[in-house]
Amino acid sequence: MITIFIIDDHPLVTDGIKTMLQSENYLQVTGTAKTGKEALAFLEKQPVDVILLDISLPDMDGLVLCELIRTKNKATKIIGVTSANDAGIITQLLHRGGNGYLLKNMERDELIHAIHRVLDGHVYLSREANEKVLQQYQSLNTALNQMPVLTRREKEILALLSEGLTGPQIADKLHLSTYTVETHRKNMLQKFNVTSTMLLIKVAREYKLLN
Amino acid sequence: MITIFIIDDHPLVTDGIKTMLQSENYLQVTGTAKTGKEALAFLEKQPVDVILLDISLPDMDGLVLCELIRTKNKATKIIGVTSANDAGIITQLLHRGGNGYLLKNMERDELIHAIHRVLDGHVYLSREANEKVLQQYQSLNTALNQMPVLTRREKEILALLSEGLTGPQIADKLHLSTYTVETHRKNMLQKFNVTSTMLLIKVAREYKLLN
DNA sequence: CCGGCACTACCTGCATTCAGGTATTTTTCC
DNA sequence: GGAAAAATACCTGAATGCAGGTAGTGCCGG
Repeated sequence: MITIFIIDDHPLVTDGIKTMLQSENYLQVTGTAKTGKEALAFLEKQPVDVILLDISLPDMDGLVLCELIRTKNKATKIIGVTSANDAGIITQLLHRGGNGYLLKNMERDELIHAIHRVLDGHVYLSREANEKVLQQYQSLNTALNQMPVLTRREKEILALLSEGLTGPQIADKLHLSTYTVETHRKNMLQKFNVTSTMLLIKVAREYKLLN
Repeated sequence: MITIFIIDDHPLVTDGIKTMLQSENYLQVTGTAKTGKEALAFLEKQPVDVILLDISLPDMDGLVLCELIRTKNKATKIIGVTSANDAGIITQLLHRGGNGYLLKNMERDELIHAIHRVLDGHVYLSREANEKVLQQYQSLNTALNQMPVLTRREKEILALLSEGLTGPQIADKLHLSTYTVETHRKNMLQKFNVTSTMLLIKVAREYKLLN
């Protein structure tokens, strides 16, 4: 028995996936959620084997949600499902702990095959997605390989900086010393090899670490 | 008995709609199509009461298809179904003979309600679509009304600031005094009513004055 | 021909950021 | 339990940015 959880704000899609999975009686959809919040609440109590995650959700970025789920539950396999076929999203998803990527125009067989693949420890990308990735991989991989790894705190501060808050304002908001905030900022400047916050935000945006 | 035809290249969506309609036994899905060509071929032989039409199709523009179907069959009601809520699409759809517009995040009840409404000769627009359209128009208007007017030089400096250049660097590049650059920057801060270059860039981006 | 606008330039004082550190505590992971 | 990573905090000096001015030049349109 394989338990499956569906996160999508479209009842249509949820119903469609359920219908597709009905044919295999060892696949059981134990729950669904329309928002990231709902999903986290459910998974807290009742873990599942595979999560089908729509990247575009109303209340939070699906990529962020993927990361959150991954930190909480290391065993669960996460398959991203979107209608867009964007190489950027795919690579990001994988970097944030995703195990697979499907397009919403998938057939029933592909969905079931993907579930088996990720449970076997493989990464499954839809054929179309795969092509896109390979196509753009050469140009992207240099950048992605060099992409600095930011800590939780650093990401938090980066986001606030991008909102236009100053060092002292951030320190106040997070109840930290300005020195601490400056240290984090300084470390990020080093990691990205830039000389100012403006450039930091700019390249972070290019690395798609920011909206 | 109401006959329904679904045009969508996503089996997921087709299945989902079918499932939603199963609850009402007087609603019968007599066929589906993944492409515009398929759809036209089917409808030629076997007209239906209501068509649920995905606007984004692989082989042709859904809006054009709507127009084609309308010319061939005046009695059929056409409801557009998309995931995007774009004002342009809605108005175009109606101009080309569409009778309704639904978002893919609809609930079962809304779908059934929409079918009844269009059969009664009304135009049905999903509440969310309506709201978002109005919302977009409003935000666009307010944005355009309050949008500061920047001079040529200011725009030039704004662009360089957004590239991450510092005041002195810009002064050097444009062969100006740093004082001059700072004056322009200062004037822009006033015009946008912000207190830092970071915020200046942020709101300028929101006003779509920057890439 | 003159008033308004854009562009240029300058000054002062204060705030913030940047570039170098060092150092302690807490968390995470094996 | 101990090492590594992360988070916290501090210091100094120099550079840059911000807020508040003032002021000259040139251009355009009523």
